[in-house]
Amino acid sequence: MRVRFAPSPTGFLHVGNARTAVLNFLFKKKYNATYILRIEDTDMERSTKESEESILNDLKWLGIQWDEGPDCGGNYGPYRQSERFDIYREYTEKLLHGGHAYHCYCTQEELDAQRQKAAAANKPFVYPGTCRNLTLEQKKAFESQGRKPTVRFKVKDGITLSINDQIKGNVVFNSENIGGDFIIVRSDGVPVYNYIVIIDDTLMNVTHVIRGEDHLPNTPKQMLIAMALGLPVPVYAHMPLLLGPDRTKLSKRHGITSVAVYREQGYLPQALFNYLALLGWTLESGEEIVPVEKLVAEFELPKIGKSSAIFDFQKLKWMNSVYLRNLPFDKAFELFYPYIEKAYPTVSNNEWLTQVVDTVRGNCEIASDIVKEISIFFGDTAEFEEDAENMLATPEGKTIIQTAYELIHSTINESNYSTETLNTIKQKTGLKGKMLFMPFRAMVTGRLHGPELDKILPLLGYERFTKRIEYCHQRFVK
RNA sequence: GUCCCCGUCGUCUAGGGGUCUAGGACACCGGGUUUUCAUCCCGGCAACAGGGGUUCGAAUCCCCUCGGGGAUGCCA
Repeated sequence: MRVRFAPSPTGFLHVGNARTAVLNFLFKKKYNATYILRIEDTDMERSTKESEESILNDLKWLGIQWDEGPDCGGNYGPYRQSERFDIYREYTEKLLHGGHAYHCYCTQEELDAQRQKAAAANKPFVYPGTCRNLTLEQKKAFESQGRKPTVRFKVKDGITLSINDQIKGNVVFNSENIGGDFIIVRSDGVPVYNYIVIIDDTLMNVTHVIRGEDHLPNTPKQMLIAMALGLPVPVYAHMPLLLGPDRTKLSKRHGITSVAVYREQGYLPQALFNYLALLGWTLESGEEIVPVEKLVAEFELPKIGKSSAIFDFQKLKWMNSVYLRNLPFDKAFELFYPYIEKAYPTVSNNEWLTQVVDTVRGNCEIASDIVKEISIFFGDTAEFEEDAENMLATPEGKTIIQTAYELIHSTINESNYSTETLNTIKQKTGLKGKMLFMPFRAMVTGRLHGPELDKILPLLGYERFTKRIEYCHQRFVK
């Protein structure tokens, strides 16, 4: 069996496409299929080499390995459509000679006008077949005007196209509803996606096409071409689309859609993979955090639900936090360090930092969170969050600040501050539990949330400790 | 407009005629553990889009309505 993932290099890898890549990968693993990576770069204006590279990188980062592709070759290459034009030209000739296609001299302006007219009349636009039976003289006349023809595929009426979709079930189209003869080669000679996918899929011996549902309405066109060319049609599986919280197609305004950005923010590839893989179905056990092998073991195309799914950024984050917490310390540290280095260029990678990261890592959902979590250890005065300020302005808050202030000017010193302060304040004020710890935490870190105070204090150091108390005394008590 | 797909808690889903007073997970709320945060544990909230059939019985099958999405490109 052979599957393929066929991105067009017109931007970063989108999570929706990443999901397609992931499910294809699950399929490959499950059935020991060959995974083909094909670059669909026939949109010459928008395709870039950089996009191609970043897409390949993101796929590798996600843990997806392919067997044939532009970077590693294979027996069915080339794997970029832009390098296969000679092949397509042959087929176009065949179609032209067989009477399945013809040159069309209609201009974009003429077609646009017809489309608008149809829209104004609330009617579907169907290409009327204007150039279907042009005489040689007529063609010459157009060409002498400087018109460059497109190639159109002839769509006969009354053909029933039935797709036995592995996810959607049996889907039936009628050739009348396709919109008439459609363009397969542009006037500049570059063939169009809907035409060459089917050629490449059959030439590359793809047995299962697993792709987004947005391609479902295009499938009958592709089948028509296959029929005209006498090519076999692969098995199809059209996956439901990913939507934003407002139920429209997932886009940037909903949140992060680019895999590269998830990587930059410190998501783990395993977590993204896991989340994407399970969007649309579940294991029998209902488990959510699942290693790839287990996913593969239970994966089956028909198990995927038919309805589109809303991308839940929150759940992804939760999933990532689980993966992050389960990481052994050295792996986690490796992951955190670049963020620390960038935010605090002067900090040195020493035992102190190791301990700081260790105490704080449990509060991180994604790796880049480390910057904020760690920030409580830097600076002579803490940066106060609003709820922490409010806490310190309460009577209990002031009492604790006042008491701490008195202590650092009397019995508390460098050698005993981290072990004695809290208990001494407790004795002196009678405050305990939340009423003791929360204001104290706010005073020392500027936050209401954070790691255990017992661990924070020795790592913070006596000097900063006292400076922060002095500051709070100044600001909230005086 | 036309064609196609879809419709179970806010979200992802389990469910394929009786075992469904509809199960799990995220989120949210409450409680417990932690002298404090987070974790963890326990509990709670919350859904079969609506209407007709078929049937002894319908979340499950059929039809209609409504709602959502996609396509309708010399984009992919």
